[in-house]
Amino acid sequence: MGSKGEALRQRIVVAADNLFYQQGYENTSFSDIADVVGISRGNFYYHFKSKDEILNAVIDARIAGIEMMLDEWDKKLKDPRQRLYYYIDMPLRNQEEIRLHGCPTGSLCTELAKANRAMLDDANKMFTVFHDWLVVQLNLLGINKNVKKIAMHFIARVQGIAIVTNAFEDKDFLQQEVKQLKKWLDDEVLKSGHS
Amino acid sequence: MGSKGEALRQRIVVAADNLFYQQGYENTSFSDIADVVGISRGNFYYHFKSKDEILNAVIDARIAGIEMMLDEWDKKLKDPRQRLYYYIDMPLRNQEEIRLHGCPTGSLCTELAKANRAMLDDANKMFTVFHDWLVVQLNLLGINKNVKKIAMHFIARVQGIAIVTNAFEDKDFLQQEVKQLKKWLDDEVLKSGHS
DNA sequence: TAAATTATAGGATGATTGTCCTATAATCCA
DNA sequence: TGGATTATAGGACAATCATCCTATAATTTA
Repeated sequence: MGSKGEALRQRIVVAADNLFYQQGYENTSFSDIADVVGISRGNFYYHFKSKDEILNAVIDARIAGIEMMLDEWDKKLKDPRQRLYYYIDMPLRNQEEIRLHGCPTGSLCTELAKANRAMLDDANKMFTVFHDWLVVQLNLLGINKNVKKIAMHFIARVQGIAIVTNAFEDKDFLQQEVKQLKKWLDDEVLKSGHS
Repeated sequence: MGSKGEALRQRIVVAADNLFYQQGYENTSFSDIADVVGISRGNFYYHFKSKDEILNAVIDARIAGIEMMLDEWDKKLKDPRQRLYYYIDMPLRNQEEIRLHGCPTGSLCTELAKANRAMLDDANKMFTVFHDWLVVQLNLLGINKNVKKIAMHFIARVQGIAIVTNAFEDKDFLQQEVKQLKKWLDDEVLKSGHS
């Protein structure tokens, strides 16, 4: 099968991914993407027949990216507590992007809930990947009660940080909240601690 | 000055407000608004010369609405703790809207950060109104240390709840998180309690 | 090499966008 | 009552949008 076409398809998805993150989905046109990739609109349409189709490809790519990232975390960090710290530090590592564009997952879901509700169920799977991974780490930490709720709470906390950081373009708030969230995790571990 | 024109202007702002909340700002056209109000695009343009102008009017109306709402809360509830509970319960009272469209303030800021960054500083003032009110209530509660940070934390928590509720269309999560946030407030009061 | 398939370009299309213009209708003021 | 202002309608405008079509170019396959 076409290896050259496949490579270009990949480049289109990456460009669309970035543009959707930076400008929003509705606010990004086929021409915008084609311009960034450096191809014609006609060629673009050969690879993606509709805007829904490229949105789907972007979501799939993001989900695959998150899964790969978490696999790497698991390999790099053996201690579940360290892994959760690393998760909490994620907004810190991406400070500047979050200040400018918010959380890629949260902002896309927020937009799709308004502009393309049919795809919301695909988009929120990005959250689910994180959620399921969090559940595993919490279990490894010896926390067995309400693990799903705690994992969801985790996600919501990070989302809140991202929104406020983005709205006020305030990285100081982000830094301080990340510290606080780590303390909250420590407390949570203590509360459920038996060992 | 034109009282009839002023009344229509008001109706336009209300319609635009709702549409921006339900469909997003970028995804709402002049025609959409004109259709809802039942006027022609030409007439619409007589009252608002540009899309930025109506966005500005919507933001101003929202800020005024929030200020009025908080004034009523202050009149209705004399105890600052009760007021803060009432703030926390706000997503609960608007469950269905948040499930469908998220938080009006948060989702607008998220969108404008991508699509119309120049207006982000106007939009985040909606948060500031809540923030300043929260600071007052916390002070009344006898909390004087890091009040601004706590108020901002408050806002971020509610935002996180709204995002996840909206992304998963899950009101159960909202209800459980609201309970938890009240507990957190109680703890915060206890920690700073002197009286 | 020749035929078939895949990939790319670029223009055409009709719908929609924000914006603007002009012609009336309604209202107000003197 | 009559002129001036305010309000409303409806169409014109160029730009942009997602989509589609056709003509080649590149590549693969037989």
